[in-house]
Amino acid sequence: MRDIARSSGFSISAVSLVLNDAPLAKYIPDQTKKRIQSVARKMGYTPNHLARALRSRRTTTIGLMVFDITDPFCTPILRGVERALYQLSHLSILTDAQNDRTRFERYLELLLERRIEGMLVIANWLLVDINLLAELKKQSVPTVVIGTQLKIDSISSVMVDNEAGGRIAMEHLYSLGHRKIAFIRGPKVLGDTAQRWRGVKSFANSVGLTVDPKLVVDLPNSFDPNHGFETGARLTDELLRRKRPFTALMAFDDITALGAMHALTKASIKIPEQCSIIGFDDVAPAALSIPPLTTVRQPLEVMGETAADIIAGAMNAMAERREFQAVQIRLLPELIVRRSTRLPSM
Amino acid sequence: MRDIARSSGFSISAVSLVLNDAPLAKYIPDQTKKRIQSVARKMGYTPNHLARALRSRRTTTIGLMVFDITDPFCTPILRGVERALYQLSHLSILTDAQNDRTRFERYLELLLERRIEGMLVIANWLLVDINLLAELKKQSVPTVVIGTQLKIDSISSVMVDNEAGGRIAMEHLYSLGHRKIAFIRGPKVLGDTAQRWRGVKSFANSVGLTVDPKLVVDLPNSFDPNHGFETGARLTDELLRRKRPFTALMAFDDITALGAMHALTKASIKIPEQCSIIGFDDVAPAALSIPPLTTVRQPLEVMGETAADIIAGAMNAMAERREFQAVQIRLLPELIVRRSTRLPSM
DNA sequence: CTCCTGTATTCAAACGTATGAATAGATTCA
DNA sequence: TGAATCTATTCATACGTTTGAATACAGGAG
Repeated sequence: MRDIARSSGFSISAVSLVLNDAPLAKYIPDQTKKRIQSVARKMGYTPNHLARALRSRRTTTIGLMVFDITDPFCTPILRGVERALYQLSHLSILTDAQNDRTRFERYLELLLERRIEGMLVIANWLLVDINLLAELKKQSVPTVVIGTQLKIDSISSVMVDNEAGGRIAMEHLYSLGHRKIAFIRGPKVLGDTAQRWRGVKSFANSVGLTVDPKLVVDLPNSFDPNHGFETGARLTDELLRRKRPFTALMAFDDITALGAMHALTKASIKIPEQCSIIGFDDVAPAALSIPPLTTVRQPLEVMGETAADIIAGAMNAMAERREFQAVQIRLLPELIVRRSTRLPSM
Repeated sequence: MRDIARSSGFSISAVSLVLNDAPLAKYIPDQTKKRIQSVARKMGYTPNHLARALRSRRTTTIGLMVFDITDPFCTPILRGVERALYQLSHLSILTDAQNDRTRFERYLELLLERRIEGMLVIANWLLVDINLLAELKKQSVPTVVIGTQLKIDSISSVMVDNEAGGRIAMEHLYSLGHRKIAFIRGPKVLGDTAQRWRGVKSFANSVGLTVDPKLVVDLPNSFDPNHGFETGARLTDELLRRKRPFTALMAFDDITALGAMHALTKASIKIPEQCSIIGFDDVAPAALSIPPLTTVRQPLEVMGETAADIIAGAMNAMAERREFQAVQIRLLPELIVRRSTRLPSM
């Protein structure tokens, strides 16, 4: 900027005013503006965001903490976030906690040093811990948690309406004619599990269907999301061993469902002819399985966009010293019917 | 820092020296150090990275440009990058070009404003364009391209040895006893395609096998990686229509292979009993298919780590005004045998 | 001919840190 | 005893911006 000033014959202030067209720039005649702009362009000027942020106390940067970048659940959310942020010319620093507390804390420290204006965390239940977010509150950087619910509601969150999801899945199977339905529920510690189950039960009650407890198994609390496939297969084996016939299986998530498909196929049970399967999430591999998996879609991309918009709003609020009210958003899931479900043959 | 200085009775300089334990800090007695550190801790001091970077001209930040965050090819690379960067306490700004030039350019601009010290781009052939990277050279920020090769070698790159990959895949099928092998090759514009094919041919020649041109189809140049599944299925249909029997199919990548599996299954051809299938990449969904897909694994995570290490080295070189020599790295792929390949039954 | 308002531009001080040079006392050495 | 070296600490400036306050000159109102 100094060079531009020197070379255009105006002061640094003038250059700054023009280049940002600040309010005061309205007094500067067009000719001067043109001159400064053209010199800037000619010299290949790239504003120094560091200096700008330091001075103006706005970094237009948000921290993006992911529990596991490798999880296909994350990426569509990231896509949504990027999309929303792009509009605002904000950038995000991606950190991958890899389901590890220490990493989470360390990254948080680094992000705070960089004076992020807002924080987005894509969490699973392993990572959700209000204590971890305490430092953020203390430094008053607004935070949105995506994909899970906190006990506390002083922190914003965006998630799917799990109860509705459970209901939709159940309704789909029921309306196809299934009455003997097996369930692989989620880990008990996870809030989502209870919510979805509530949806299932509420629909079952409404049509007078009772759920056979022998047809219900749970993912263990120690469940590692990376082993959903194996675990799903194992639990399905167990269900088969119980010798209670079922015509449909509802899994806690898509990967578990794929594991179940694997186990059933191995047991020479044809899908969907002999057993329908429905998953949850609509993660990418769900569409690629054979047969493609019927599932309850979480609007992941929209969730990401929504969260980013909330954060942007909160950031502006902070900058203008307004109060910002945390908000809890529940989005509706959508039934995606593919080929893994059909009428029961018996 | 000012507050710490005031409250501890020392100068800002002293505080700075102690907190960074700079060379000069060796003259400062332990007692003073303890005092300053404890005050800093008590006041909850978080260093301001913006100011630090502005002054020291080192941002310890790298730009990470991805062509499509949604592609399962990207995420293991990101994992590797994060892992390496974590060790160095460097952070990365993630940008998703979404296969769009305009976005790429805009993001590049934003990243340069933020004075990234290095740039990592995970590219596919759609995105690879030296012109896009010209600005980086001009501003002399070191760049590493992951997953594809540039014509120019003044820019570092890390990629898999495609020719070896083609050879390995071919060798696997041949050693199982397959002689009539169908191929879905990649798009012609893509360098990888030719390289892998060279591997295939070189192995075929070495064992005196000739490839039936009727059993070879190509992904179109307009190929959209997001439609690999459908395209793979469609091309397989076409192969079937040609009525040339084949006992194995080698696909350009895993998603295409899954599409092929889909088409074969639909045509009532059993995998692997009637037709073996092998993919390329070993992307996450490959392990989840039924049957799980045999494939040639790209060491994606290692590629990410390698690239990050290269960039870190280059960044240090720049900071110390040393010359940095661009480097081209080829990593060996690995055969992953799952259930989609076996001896031919005929 | 004042005084005011509007236009065009610059001054000067910050933002929070790092660091070469300076200061000053204590110790060592010839 | 004076000079040199070591130890402990501070001064002052720079990094590249933004912005409230100041300056300077016009033209119009009274």
